[in-house]
Amino acid sequence: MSSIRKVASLAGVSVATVSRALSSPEKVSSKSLEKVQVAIEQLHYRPNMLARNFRSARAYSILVLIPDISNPFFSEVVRSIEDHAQRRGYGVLLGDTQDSKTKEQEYITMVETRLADGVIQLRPDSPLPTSERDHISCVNACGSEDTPEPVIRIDNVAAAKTLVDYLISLGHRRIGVITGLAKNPHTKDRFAGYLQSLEEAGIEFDGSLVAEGDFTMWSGVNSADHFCRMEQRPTALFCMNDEMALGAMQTLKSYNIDVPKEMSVTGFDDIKNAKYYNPSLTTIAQPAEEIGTVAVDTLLRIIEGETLSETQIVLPFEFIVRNSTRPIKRFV
Amino acid sequence: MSSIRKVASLAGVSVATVSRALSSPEKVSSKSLEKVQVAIEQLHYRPNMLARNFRSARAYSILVLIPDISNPFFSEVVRSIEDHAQRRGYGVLLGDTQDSKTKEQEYITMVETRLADGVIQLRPDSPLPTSERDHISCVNACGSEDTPEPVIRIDNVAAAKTLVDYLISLGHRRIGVITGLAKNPHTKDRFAGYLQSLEEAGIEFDGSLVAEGDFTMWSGVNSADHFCRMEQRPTALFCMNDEMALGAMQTLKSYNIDVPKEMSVTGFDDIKNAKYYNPSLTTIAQPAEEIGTVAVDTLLRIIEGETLSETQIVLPFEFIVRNSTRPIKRFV
DNA sequence: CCCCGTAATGTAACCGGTTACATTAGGTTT
DNA sequence: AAACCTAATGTAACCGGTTACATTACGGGG
Repeated sequence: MSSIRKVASLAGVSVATVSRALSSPEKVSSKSLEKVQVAIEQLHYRPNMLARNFRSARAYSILVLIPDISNPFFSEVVRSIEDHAQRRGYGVLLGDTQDSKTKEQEYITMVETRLADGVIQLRPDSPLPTSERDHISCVNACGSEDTPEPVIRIDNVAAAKTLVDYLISLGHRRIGVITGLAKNPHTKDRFAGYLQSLEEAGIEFDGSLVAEGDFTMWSGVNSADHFCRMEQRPTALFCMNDEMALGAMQTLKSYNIDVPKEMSVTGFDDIKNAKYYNPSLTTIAQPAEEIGTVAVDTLLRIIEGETLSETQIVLPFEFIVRNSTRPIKRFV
Repeated sequence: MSSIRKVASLAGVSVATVSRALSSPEKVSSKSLEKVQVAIEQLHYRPNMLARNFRSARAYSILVLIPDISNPFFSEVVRSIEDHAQRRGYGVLLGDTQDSKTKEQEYITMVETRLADGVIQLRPDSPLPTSERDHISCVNACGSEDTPEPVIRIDNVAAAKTLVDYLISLGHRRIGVITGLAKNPHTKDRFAGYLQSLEEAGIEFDGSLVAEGDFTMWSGVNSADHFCRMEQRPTALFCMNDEMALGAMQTLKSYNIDVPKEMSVTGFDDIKNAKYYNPSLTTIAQPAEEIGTVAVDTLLRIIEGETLSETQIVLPFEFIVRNSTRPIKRFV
């Protein structure tokens, strides 16, 4: 294996010169630079980044904790994180946690032991025990208002309210909702938006119109069943993410309930394929790309030791009307 | 920052003893072990893995190259890889390449510079220039017969043939096919299976029944259009992955063509949600989980310097009949 | 031609583990 | 009690970069 010392001796310069030639060439005379280049070429030298990282006490990598990488929304955010981290000179270590706090803890040891410089958490909750908060650089992407770490997110309450407001504006008054797990902060926020909207419109809340899902397509399939069996079905369904909305639409189809003619359905996230389904999904678009880049930038600032002036970064969402929603069918 | 020397001095033993207490405790007397434990506890010591990795000239991480992480099949494989690598003491560095060879090259420098010990490539083609083949540990998961690296895969030709055989057994003779990109080895293999099946059944190949997609849902939506506009439509559609099959079904729906009554549709991969769609997809299940674990095991064997006796590991696929296929409607 | 300031280069310590090798402790055999 | 063996421990070199600091080279002004 060719080391920097071999390069130095072949080039007839010191190791310091070689090191500088690589990391700050402006400090090296063009003559030396030339010699070093040639030697590197000849030896096929590649610097050992393990040594560099060790010396500089930086792993140049960030750990991304994802509840479930096969969730399409998360995978879009991860893609953006990875892309941007790469650009900034950092690698991305993947940590699929299956929503388990225990697994999160295991991954956290990677940053305790210096294998990663910081963490981006995608579950809307802190991965760190309070004792660790000060030592470990962490940001929460797609988190909620209550996460103790700096968070990059949208206003989930407002977004949910926007959707439900729209459904109400179409004349719907019995609006079913398929939630995520009750304890999930996103569920709480989006549910709050739902309630706000109903209240403003003077519609009484009806507990039978709530079904708990878990953000998977299967849970959408399943929860929709509840609504289909009802005597008096809702005329619209607010699903707390796109996957569940798609699942729900499959169930409606099996009951021969036409979307949007007989029931409107809305999603949340605007996953990549939401527009290709038939009917295409009315939904809230989260800026997945931007969430990823901002999360990386923010984390790196923390890693650099900067103290942030603002720890809640709220990005704008977009309300996208497609074909899964329609004014209520009037009984003439 | 507490180092191993601090621990040693607090515990009243040498650094070697501390090091051994951590990595091979059986070599240390229980008395020393005890003292070391206490000292570690007191100092909140965490070994610096950058130092360990540097010294042992191992990054204990593997690089996974993925053409597109938001492809559900890939994300399942990656999940399995990550999970298993973790179990074996390795981290996973993510490399989303957007199908670009240039980006692949960039990532490969991570293993040249020792940031990763090896590569798992998910694009069915080599990421390495021939000059690098010998230096870099690499396996190809979901590759094809022609990849120069050891490959973990299914028999794509046979799998495709199984599907088309089945369609033919249902009476279909005009079977459209939505392919992946023409240059993709999977496309070639699955197309070969399609042709074999037709030939065996004595059905003449009809070039107008082929539409080229690119494995995205959108391309399925798009390609299906071609078939819907035909004078004499095919009665079945063989799509080279599930995403395109789902896309195609959306288009068929917009043409009011019922699946499976008027047209049968098959996918490939058996992505997680394939069973929840309505109709649920008849498809080939690739053993994503096993592909991941075997890929990791194989790569680690290569990294350990073992020479493999068999470089083509062909795993069994499963043929799954669901509701998107049905015997052809006879003209009575 | 000398002096001096800046640019370029070199020397060697350092990062925090691991581990080869030397040394010591402790127990058993004769 | 001496001789001997094994287990446990300690010492210090080593991995391959980076960088503080010392030294040298070079060019312009006097």
